[in-house]
Amino acid sequence: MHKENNLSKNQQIIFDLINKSSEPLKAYTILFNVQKRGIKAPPQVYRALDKLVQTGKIHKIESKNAFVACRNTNCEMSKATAFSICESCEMVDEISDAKLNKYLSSFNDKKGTKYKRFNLEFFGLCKKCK
Amino acid sequence: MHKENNLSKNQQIIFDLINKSSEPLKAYTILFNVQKRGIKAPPQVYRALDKLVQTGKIHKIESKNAFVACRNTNCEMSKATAFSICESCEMVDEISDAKLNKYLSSFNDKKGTKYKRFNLEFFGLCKKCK
DNA sequence: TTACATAGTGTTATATTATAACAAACCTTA
DNA sequence: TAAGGTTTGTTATAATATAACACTATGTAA
Repeated sequence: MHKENNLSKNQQIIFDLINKSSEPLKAYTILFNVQKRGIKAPPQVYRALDKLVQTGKIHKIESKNAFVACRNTNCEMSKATAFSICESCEMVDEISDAKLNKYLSSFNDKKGTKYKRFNLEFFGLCKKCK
Repeated sequence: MHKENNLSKNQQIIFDLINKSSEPLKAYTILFNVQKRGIKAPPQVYRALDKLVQTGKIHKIESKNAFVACRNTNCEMSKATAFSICESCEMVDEISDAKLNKYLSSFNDKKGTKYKRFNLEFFGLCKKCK
């Protein structure tokens, strides 16, 4: 029996927290929130986050140094990510748009280079803030 | 006579450094390199960087926390930025592709939201590293 | 010219984000 | 059981970024 894609204890604790959050969580916010569950130090958090990002369970919002759960069944390896970010309320939504995804995944630059991975962040005002 | 788009002393020093660099520079690398020119403390660097980013003279590579000079005469306000990033040698190139730019600038998500700004980062291997 | 507003500067201290390094525990599979 | 990988716990510290305050320079408008 080989290893399932199951999460380890710390990974599960941290994934659960991020997954039930409606907004991106920062590493030290996570740390604070899981201390009651025995996770006491930054490396424990960052290690779990790294692993969750690698496996595509969560994504890092680079412009905010914060993490959201993946809402897209297709992006298992975080190869193609796109987000909309509200500049007013800080809300973040993962964009799941097949056409956009296809367009960018097959994008070649002028030198003909293809890429393995991309991350796209859109900024504007969300419906509520408009 | 109204104000030109000229840079202040610190802004100019820091822009010159970034502009002549072939690779993205980090804030503390910049600080180290401009100390001989009288810029001694982080806030001086970050303030100049903020202003240069706002005016589109430089861009921040979010995934690297590093800064590059704008190579694109069109993106004066940093509203539409795209980069190719080599995962091996860390080289960064600004992508200037009118079609891509147009496609993303006019992108609407499923809720019909338009965005003011985007930042796109492609990852892969550059020509040298392939 | 003076006076006001705005932007920029210099400085100290501190907040926030992230990793190094090492030892121990825990699974898996041979 | 032994070997190898991954996860954990821990302390310390590195790297990135901002708060706050006093002061200076510059542009604009009366």
